[in-house]
Amino acid sequence: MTRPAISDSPSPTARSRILHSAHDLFYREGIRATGVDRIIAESGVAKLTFYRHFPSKNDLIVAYLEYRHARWMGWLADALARYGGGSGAILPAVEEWFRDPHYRGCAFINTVGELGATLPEVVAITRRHKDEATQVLAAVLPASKQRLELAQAIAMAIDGAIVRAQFDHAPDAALAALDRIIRSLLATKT
Amino acid sequence: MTRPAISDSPSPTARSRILHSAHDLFYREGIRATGVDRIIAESGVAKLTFYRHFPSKNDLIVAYLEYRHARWMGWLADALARYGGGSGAILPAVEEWFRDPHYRGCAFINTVGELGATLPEVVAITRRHKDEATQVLAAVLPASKQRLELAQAIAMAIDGAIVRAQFDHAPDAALAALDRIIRSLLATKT
DNA sequence: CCCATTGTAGACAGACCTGTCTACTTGGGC
DNA sequence: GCCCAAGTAGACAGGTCTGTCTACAATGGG
Repeated sequence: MTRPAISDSPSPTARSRILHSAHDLFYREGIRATGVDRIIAESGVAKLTFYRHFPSKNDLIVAYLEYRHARWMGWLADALARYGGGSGAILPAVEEWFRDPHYRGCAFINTVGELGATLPEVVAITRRHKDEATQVLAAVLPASKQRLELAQAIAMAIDGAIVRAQFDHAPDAALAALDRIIRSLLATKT
Repeated sequence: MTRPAISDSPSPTARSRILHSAHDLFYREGIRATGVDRIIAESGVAKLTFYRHFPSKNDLIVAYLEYRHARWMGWLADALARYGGGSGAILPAVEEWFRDPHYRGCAFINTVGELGATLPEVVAITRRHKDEATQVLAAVLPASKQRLELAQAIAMAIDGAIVRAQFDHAPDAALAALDRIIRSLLATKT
């Protein structure tokens, strides 16, 4: 994120309150469905304050994605470590995410789908996000010449699972298919 | 779709012109970004005519997805046949789609991501769409007890490739990863 | 001590959104 | 010949959106 993590608890700064509400609403309801007035009300901030920090809604959208990126990457690293840190940690980590009651897919995929090329930064940030996630995944795979390609395939399969888990009743089918793909990839000698 | 396919060429009925414009705009720009006024102007129809056919925008969204489903499934069956009809037809068919200059991802994934649970029919239609696509894919796989599970995994990997191809500059990386996954799955004895 | 920074409350402009309504035209079946 | 279904053009209502602006309060560093 943009701020030093200190001084976050007692009275969070206006900017962080705005960002927090924006994250909540943008992720839950979508970008265009969420008006800035709503974010302003939810974060208990004045309109002028809002526009001082984020001169336009687009600036807030970009900040939202950067905030999300930092939070999510932190979660991923933590979850992979908690589940043992090897390639076997991937599936339980993903499952933990999918079973979160607030789960509504990948913020980046959703935003690209909604805004498309309207806001080019969105595409750039998304690409960067997926690249970094792929590298974190690569780090838990057994070392080999093909490690990066393998991680790319696994990351892409996870993207598939992400969207499936978003419209299926339960994430089980997506998780089973993902498990099959990962096992198969790791077992295949190329 | 809803109408007999006859009487489509000379002067397309108002309904089909609306649906055509809606498909164009919804897919290209997104649902909420597209006002009905714009669809009405583009399809050269009167406002009252529009609202006679689609009493609310939500009705049009549902009709759009059904229209898209019929068109896309037709294309898929055709493309798989054109590329030989076996499991080797999957990758070139997907590539053909990704390289379409108007490609902007999966209409269903994008719509679910944008509208979420706001319009429950969207989720139901999407699930149906993916199920039917999976079955068409299963039909080109070698017969085996595991055929359906295999098709589910491949369909999910394709979903991953769909979103990757949506924000990458070129679809090549997504296609390479998809190729790797499909080969690996088909080679693995379970 | 003073003034820049950051904050609050809320009215307002102007655009755009969905959906309704009036008034008129046209063409095919009974 | 007549009438109804389906079409056209476009004004209008009521709501929501982004972004601007006025007026005022607290606070801390030079």
